[in-house]
Parts: sequence; C-alpha cells; structure tokens
Amino acid sequence: MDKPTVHDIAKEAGVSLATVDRVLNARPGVRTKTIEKVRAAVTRLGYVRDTSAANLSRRRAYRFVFLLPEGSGQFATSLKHAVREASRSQIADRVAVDVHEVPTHDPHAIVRALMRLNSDALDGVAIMAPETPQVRDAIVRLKEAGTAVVALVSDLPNAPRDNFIGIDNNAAGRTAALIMGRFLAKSGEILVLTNSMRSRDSLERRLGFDTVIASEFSGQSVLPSIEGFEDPERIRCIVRDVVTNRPNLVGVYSTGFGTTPLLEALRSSGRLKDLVVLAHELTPTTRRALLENEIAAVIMQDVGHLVRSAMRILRAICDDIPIFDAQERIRIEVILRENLPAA
Amino acid sequence: MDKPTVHDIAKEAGVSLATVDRVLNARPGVRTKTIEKVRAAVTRLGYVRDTSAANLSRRRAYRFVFLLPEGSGQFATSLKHAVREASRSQIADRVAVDVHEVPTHDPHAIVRALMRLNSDALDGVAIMAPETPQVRDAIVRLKEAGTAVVALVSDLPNAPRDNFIGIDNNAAGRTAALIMGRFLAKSGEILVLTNSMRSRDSLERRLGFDTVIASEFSGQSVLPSIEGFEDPERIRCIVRDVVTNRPNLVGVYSTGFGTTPLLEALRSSGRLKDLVVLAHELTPTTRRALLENEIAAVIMQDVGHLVRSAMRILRAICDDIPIFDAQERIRIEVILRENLPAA
DNA sequence: ACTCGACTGAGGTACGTTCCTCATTTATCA
DNA sequence: TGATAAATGAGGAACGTACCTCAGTCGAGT
Repeated sequence: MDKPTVHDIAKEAGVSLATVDRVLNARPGVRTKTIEKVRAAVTRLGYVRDTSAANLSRRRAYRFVFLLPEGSGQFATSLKHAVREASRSQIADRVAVDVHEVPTHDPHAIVRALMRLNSDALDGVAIMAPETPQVRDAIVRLKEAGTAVVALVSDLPNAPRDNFIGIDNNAAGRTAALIMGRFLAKSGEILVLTNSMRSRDSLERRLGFDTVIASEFSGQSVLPSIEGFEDPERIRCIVRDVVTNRPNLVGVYSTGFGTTPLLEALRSSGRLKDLVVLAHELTPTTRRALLENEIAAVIMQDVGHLVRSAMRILRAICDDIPIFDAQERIRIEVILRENLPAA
Repeated sequence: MDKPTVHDIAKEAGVSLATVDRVLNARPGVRTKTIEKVRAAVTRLGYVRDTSAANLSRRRAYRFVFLLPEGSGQFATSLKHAVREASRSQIADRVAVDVHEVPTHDPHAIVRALMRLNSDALDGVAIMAPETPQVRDAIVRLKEAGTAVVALVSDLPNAPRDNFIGIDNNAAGRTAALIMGRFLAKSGEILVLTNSMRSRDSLERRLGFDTVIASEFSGQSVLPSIEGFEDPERIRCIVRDVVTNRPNLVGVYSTGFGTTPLLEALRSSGRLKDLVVLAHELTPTTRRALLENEIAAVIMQDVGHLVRSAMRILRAICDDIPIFDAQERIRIEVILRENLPAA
C-alpha cells in the first residue's frame, strides 16, 4: 500500500540493498542479468525515488548562474527581481543562484563572461543573449564540462543548449498583428520599433507580425523596422521624424525595449491617442500607459514563471529526470487595461 | 557559510537540541524567555527549516480531495485531467489526491458529498461549487475538524475557506467587454449566455461586462442574460430565437459552459461570421472555433496552474507556511487564434 | 529548607537515500 | 582445478528533522 522504498525493491528482486543502489545510481560492478532483475522489481512495484531523501542524503546543492543583460532596462530589472524572489522560495531549495550582468550589445563581453564561468563550481547556466558564433563556442565548452545550459527569452537554436525557456516569438508577433488589425478602425501605415534586428526575438516578432498583417489585413502597410539599439535619444528622434512625415500612420508596434522613449515622442507629437499602440512586456511604463489608454495592449511573458521554470528545468537536467512540459510552457499573454495583474 | 541547521541554532542559543525542537514545533514546556533566546538565534542565523528533511522525518503524507462538477463538460473534464497529471509530478510528492465528482446543479448532492468526507483521513479539500448556506455550513464543519479548504474557480466568500484559487471574474468580464467593444465595427446588441445566475462566477463576469460596455461603448446595448442551465437543447432553442428576432445582434459573450450548443445554433443561423463571439475556457470546441475564426477570443484560466496552485496552497496551509503569492496568482488569459497554446 | 511541578538536557531511533568498507560468493580463464 | 577478478551481500554512517524517554535542574510556594 505504502510507497515502495529501496528496501522493498531489494526484497522483491531478491538482491541486497547495495546492489539495488548500484543499479539505481548506475554504478559499475553489476551483471546485466542482475540489473534486469532490479529493473523488473522497480517497474513491478512502481518504485519512484524519493528525491528529497536522495538530495538530503547526498547533500546535493545546485549552483546556477543567470547571465542577464546589464543595466537599467525595465525588463532586465524585473528579471533580476524575479530571480531574487524565486531564490527565496521553495523552488530554490538547495540551490544557490548568482546573477551575472553583461552588456548585451557587446558580444565580446558576453563571451568573456561565459569564459569566466568555472564549470567545476557550477551546475547550470541560464543565458539571455543574442546568438553569435563565439557565444555558441562558449556554450559548447560549458556543455562539454558537464554544465546544464538553457536559453532564456531569446533562443540559441544553433548552440547545444539543453532547452529554450521563453515564448514562441513568431507567434507573439502574429498575435500582435491580429490585435492590431482588429483594433484598427481605418487603414494606414504601421510603424514597428525593434531593439535590433540582430537579436533573434525581435526578428521573429517582426516576421510573424508582417505575415499576419499581409495575409489578413492587406489594407494596412507596415513600414520598415526602426532599430532602437537601446538608445533613448535615437528612438525619440526617429519616432518624431516618422510621426511628422507620415500623416497616414495608424498604429505602432514596439517589439522590445525602448517603449518609454517611444511613448514620450508620440505623446509630445499629440497624435498618441489616435494611434493603436502595442508593446511587449509589462513594466511600470507600459502598465501606466495601459491605464491611461495610451497603449491598447501589451504582449508579455511572465518573468516570474520564466525564472522558476528555468530553475526547475536546470534542476531536472542536473538530476536527469524528465521535464514536466505542461508546467514549463511559457504563455504568450495578452494584457489589456482590464486584466492587468495586480502590481 | 552553509545553511544553518537545528544544531547550529542550539549552539547559538546556548540550549539543547530538544529545546530548539520544542520551540520550533510549538511544543509546550518551554519558558517564554528561552523561546525568545531560540527565536533570536533563528533570526540571527537566518535559519529556515528544511522542509524535505522535516517531511521525511515525520513521514508526512498529505491527503487531499478535489470536489469537482461531475459529468462530461469539457472544462470539468480538463480539470480532472489536470488533477491526474499534477498528481504524477513533483508537486504531488507525498500527496494522495482523490477526485470526487458531484452534480453541480444539485446543492443537496454537494452537501452530501461534503458530509461524507472524513476529516480524520483528510488534510485538505479543494471545492468547485456554487455557494449555498448548506455548503457554507459543511465547510464550517470541515474547518472545525482541522481540514484545509480552498475554493476553486468560483469563490465561496462567505464560507470560512482558507483561500480562493481562480481568476477575478469581475475583471474577466471587464476584459471581455473591452475586447468586444474594440473588435466591434458597428454598434448593435450583444447577447450574453450564462451558465446560471446563481453561480457566483457567471454573475460577476456579467456584472463586469455590463459595467465596461456601459461606460465605454455606450453605442452597444447588452441584452438580458440567457441562462443555459447546462441544457444543450434549451440553449440551442433560445439562441435560435434571439438570432431570428434580433437583426441588430452584433456580438455574443458566453460566460461559462454551453459554448458548444451556442456555436451550433449560431452556425446554423448563418450569421456566425458576422458576429464577434467571445467565450470562456479553452476546450476542444473553443480551440477549433478560434482556428476557424468563429470565435474572436477566449478568456481562460490555466487549469493546470489552477490545480498545481491548489495543491501547493493546501500544503502550505497544512504546514502553516507562508504562501508565495506571485506564483499562485491565476492570470486572466486572453487567447486569440495566434497565441493558442500547443495542444 | 523542602517539595512539587515546570522546564531543560542528553541521547536515542526513525524517515529514505547515498556512499562507504569489508567480507564473501560466483563466474571465468589458464 | 585452482587462481583471479568480478559480482554481490552485510552493515554502518550520514544528511536534517521529528519525536520519544528519562533524568536532572531550577524556581516558587509553603
């Protein structure tokens, strides 16, 4: 009736506890035939290892590093905050997390940060960074040293990362397009502000957006992307320019960072209330803009979920246990003024 | 450097391990002064009890019951599925879950099911049922017997439930209204199909919906609610009637069960594609309708999250440890065709 | 000062697992 | 067939906590 333990397995298989242990932990010195006997007993009794007891016994401690974009961006800040919060919860039981900040726009700095990581004192890494050949090489090295690696927010599909934790950015762009198309009362031009076309997530969002607008809202035309490069002044400048020269502008889609200067520029142009504005990520800026009806909708991913997911997945990889996908799928959330989560 | 243990606390406080144990587990026979000393040591060292070791030691096993609406409704089915799935995950470590199904429309049956529960063999209950005085009394009894009780999906605000796990249904209705209002190209009449005005969640959704339509989309008028009472034939009938007699109908909002017959009736009327239809909960029916562009949007709550949350919260209540709110907040999710989660 | 009861200490066992050591058995090959 | 290595058994200590017993200490009231 009770959950079977290793002792039960030993009895059932007609072997000693030591042998069961050797089999369960893949230690050498057991005949294939004996291994089979133990395996059979395990399935027959439906044994599942008690992870907490196991971790207690082996004094397991997980050491994880989060490699996040440095600086004051609101999204990055909330990510860091989420990491801190998660490390104080039950999920972070027996795990020590370090956050390393790197300037995202500098590929060398990212690689340097990756190289600095000491695989001996490390069990897993969660990386949010654009993919470059050097980054890929650094990840190969980490993997070879036996470190678990997951990509966060922006995928690194050509690197041997164990997992990607984030939304399907193409679908996010498509979703934004659908909302934009249906919210727009009249047809005209749509401005897309991206972070940088080098970063995979921005690119995919733009692609998805264009596809849906083209196929379903052919009355609308999408202007070439503006790259913000995280430079507020640059963004303000360009946006002002577009607003002045494009009287036919009806919508704006901000795919990444830079929503704050964007809104500033639009606000001062006096045309903000006539435009349908969509942005990504719920930050103090976008929250306020939603409440003021300046932004129609925000596409977001739950950073708390993102971080907790990363921790659970890193643990699962370290322990070589299966990942519970349903729990880890990051949703593309659509936030309107009325379903704004409590601050 | 390492995490402090009870031994460290004992040393730090200058008392014996037994005393620390007495204090930590609120056992009698310790002077207030000594309690203080131990408490001080705990905060000074930042001690946190190792829950897995504790549970291992006390051979803790949680026995929970989920009281869910019986029958074939798609939402109820997916809830039950989520319970099964969750009980096979790490969250369900050391917990045994039972699902009891009750006919929701029969208040007596619910009460009978509640009375049948044996508090001695039970640590917690998650209930999804409309609130009636009898239900409230039964919950009072459960609480008095020391059982943890949480309300699921539909709140029981006047019963002494420990917690409500579900969305803010008023906000959900408001969100639906906002989408409806912005999606509608022309003004007209909106039909609202509810489950039953007796059930709290339907009522709140309707209220929120009306408020926002009235205040922000005054061109639209909302027809009196149709109560479906989970009777497909009845729903088909009434909907057919409304569609025929209301040429000015522009939108339909289904707040609960009954979306399948609703869509059937609308489809056969030939007017479906001209209407903006909103529904609740992602089911095979609504999923398909989204893909076919029959439904514009679905408001949903993640049932998997709901169930896992319920389990975590029930555990937390049993162990008398704080609840990690950020993780437990159930989001009002807006699902469009493009951000449909993978099946 | 003595007694009684409340408080405290010391030590043990247990939970299910890991990871030792050491002795013993079994299979394999010369 | 004996030597040798491989496989197995038996047992114990540890992880951090809970909970038990029993003996000892302390303080208050008489």
